[in-house]
Amino acid sequence: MGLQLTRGGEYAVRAMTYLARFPEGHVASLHDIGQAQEIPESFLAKILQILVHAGLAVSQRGAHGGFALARPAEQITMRDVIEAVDGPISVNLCTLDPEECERSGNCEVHKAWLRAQEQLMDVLGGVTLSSLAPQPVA
Amino acid sequence: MGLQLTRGGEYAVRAMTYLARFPEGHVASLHDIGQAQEIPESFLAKILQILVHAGLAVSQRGAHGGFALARPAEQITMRDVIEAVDGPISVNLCTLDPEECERSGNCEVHKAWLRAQEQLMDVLGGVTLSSLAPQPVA
DNA sequence: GCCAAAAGGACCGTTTCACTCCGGTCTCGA
DNA sequence: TCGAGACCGGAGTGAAACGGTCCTTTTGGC
Repeated sequence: MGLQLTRGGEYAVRAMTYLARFPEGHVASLHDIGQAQEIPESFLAKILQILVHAGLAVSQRGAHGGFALARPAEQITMRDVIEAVDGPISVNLCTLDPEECERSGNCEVHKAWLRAQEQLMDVLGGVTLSSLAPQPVA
Repeated sequence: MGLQLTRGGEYAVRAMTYLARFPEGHVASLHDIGQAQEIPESFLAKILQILVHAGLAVSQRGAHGGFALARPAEQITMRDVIEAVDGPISVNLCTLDPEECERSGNCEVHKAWLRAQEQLMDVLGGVTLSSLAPQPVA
């Protein structure tokens, strides 16, 4: 089934949304996040690594360590998170690799792909983590 | 890389767009389509089967047989073609399987997925094969 | 009856997905 | 200082999907 985001992407959004519920700077452990969001912890560990490397989350090592958002929740979008984990959003190869589409002349199709892709990116880029986490929790 | 359509889906759109260039009822052989659109013929055969079964194309067997659109090109959209080949468009599991999302309470996320998905379907559902094949060929 | 062409199914190598595991490193607190 | 708790990071893995190929059978026109 094409056109679907990976489990990793979905988990990343859930995890980040969870972090957005806390006051800024609060860290939550891998274990807590995994429990709360029902995500396999060993897999979640991997995803959080990616988010940290992408600069969307920060980590605190050692006892009482954990993860937190790297910036305020209003400044992180679903698109940011998904692209970090699943790579750039491109509905078709030819919208990613510029030289892929040139040969086959009928690139009305290409334009259609681009439009679809931009719509998708706009929607996802317009949704911030803060809009996803309604009631903050102490 | 998530959120990307399969090769099969891309080929299907190209093949159908090619068929849309001909006057209604004209049949083109597998070989012709494959050559014109640079699609591996043995793979294309499989895809055309699917399109025929889905009622989007019709086939003519025997000598001088081939494939044609099942209805006028104005009445077939990219969405039709993609869904036939790649399955229903669902950006996330939880937008397809109704019982997947109920448990994890924070389903603001779910709404966001739905919006993204609808945008995508609208764009693809609004593009007909006739709009993709500018100059018809005799 | 012959040949061109679709129908349909078996098969197959590679890649990706969705995880798991484990040794290492860091840090706090007792 | 020492150890428990937590992240770091990379290797490994089973299953499934992807992207095809190949071969036999059936159909239909000439």
